[in-house]
Amino acid sequence: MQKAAIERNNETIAAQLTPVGRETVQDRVYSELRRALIGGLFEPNQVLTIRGLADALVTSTMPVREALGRLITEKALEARPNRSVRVPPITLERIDDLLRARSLIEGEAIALAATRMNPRQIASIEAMLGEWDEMRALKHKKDIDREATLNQSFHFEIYRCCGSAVLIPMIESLWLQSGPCIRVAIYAFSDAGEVDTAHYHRSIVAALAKQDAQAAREALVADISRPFAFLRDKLQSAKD
Amino acid sequence: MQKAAIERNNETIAAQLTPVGRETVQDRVYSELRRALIGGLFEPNQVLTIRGLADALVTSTMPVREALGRLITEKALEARPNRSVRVPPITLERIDDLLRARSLIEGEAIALAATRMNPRQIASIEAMLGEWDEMRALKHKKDIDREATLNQSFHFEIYRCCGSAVLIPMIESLWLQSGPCIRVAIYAFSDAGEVDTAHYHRSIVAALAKQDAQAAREALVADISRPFAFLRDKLQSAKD
DNA sequence: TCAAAGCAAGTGTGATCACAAATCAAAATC
DNA sequence: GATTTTGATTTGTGATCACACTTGCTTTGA
Repeated sequence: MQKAAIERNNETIAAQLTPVGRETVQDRVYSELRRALIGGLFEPNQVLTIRGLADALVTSTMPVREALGRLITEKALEARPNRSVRVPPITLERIDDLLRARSLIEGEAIALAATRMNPRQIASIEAMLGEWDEMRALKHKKDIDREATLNQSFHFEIYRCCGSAVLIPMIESLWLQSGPCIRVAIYAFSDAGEVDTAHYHRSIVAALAKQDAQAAREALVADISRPFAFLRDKLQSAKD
Repeated sequence: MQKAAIERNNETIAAQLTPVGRETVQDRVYSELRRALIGGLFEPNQVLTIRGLADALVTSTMPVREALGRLITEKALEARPNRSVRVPPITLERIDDLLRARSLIEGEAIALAATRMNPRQIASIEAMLGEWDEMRALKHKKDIDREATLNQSFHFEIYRCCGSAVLIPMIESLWLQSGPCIRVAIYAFSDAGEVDTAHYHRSIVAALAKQDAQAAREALVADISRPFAFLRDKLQSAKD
């Protein structure tokens, strides 16, 4: 029988090749806009136009309008009555609202993860801690983008261990919504002097290593509260 | 000065007219699909085609594809690698996952609402209780759709009082995801004999009236757990 | 001089078309 | 007779066009 032989041959070929996938243009546009939003590349209140983004991304309007629609349903962008779309503005209420939701859901996710992470996964997280120190060592040039990316990887690496296919997309949605706010806070941070993010991350890792769900939750809440509290004070004083 | 007079005239005209709004076709399609999904009109695993829905809704493919895209990002629908879209299948893990997320977030929402509802709002909720009894009185024809709608109104009337613009969309997303599952359970309920939903709702209202956040949370979790637990048993036994 | 009307450029929405990929059934091959 | 191949139909994706609405500026009229 040749059948089994052919099958085997195909499998060996498949093992050699890296899947190229079949990502649509729309998906790429969507991912790119997500990245920009989480990274805070767009400012609150900034209005986005379909044709403008299409030009910037070198595609037609079709994939962009679809991506924008998706981001609007996630509340990452806001559809105004004029039918224009903008990055949602920052308000005090919104900041508190986002922080509460993030504490609740990300707290639950990390509590679940604490009881489920295996030593290998913990080691992986710990390694990221080292990477952080390394970056900090050569801090002649503080690279905010790299910091943000590393921070994101650290958190989601943990969340992925919670084993919930429902919670994780909600957390992504929350990051998407708080991205523009956070970036504002981070910039303010840099000006106001360094704050040791690594310290907070270390206490998170310590709690996870001990499988202490409650401690992990508290350490996480402390970590994510920081930029929000900072931003809150900044807005509060700006109002006076 | 005529200006004030004209202004006044315009205002009286405005008071007489009901705003016609400017809802797009896309929005209508999206709402309709949402309604169908939450109401469980689509079965798990059912595949949906753009052209098929466009024909059914008597529009072109354009608004439908945009609405489908939005529902996919909310995880209300699932994009398969074939690029076809289907209603997500029910699995044991997914049921537990959805129930946990709903308990967490809706529980938080009702706890917030408990401390914020004013007597007028409580009275409004209580009135819905009466409506429920009324429906139950003439139960010669059990109207599952009406029951589902009333149940939805009851819950969201409460959640709206939580004062969080972030939590409510997340809850809507969760209802969207659990809609197809729930409907399956509700049908099974009807066959397995009536369960007194009104009883659960009454204890929720009682807790809210006392502004007892913890009791409200527990009563709510008991309420939403019921169909999930039922469905869980059903799936579990079907597996054997 | 200033507010209101008019005009032009820009923008979102929906329809239609072209194309590639998937699906399914019939036909051909072993 | 079972499996593969082929071909027709269906389906999603992206591009383009037409239309309506918004916006900002100019022009007009008091």
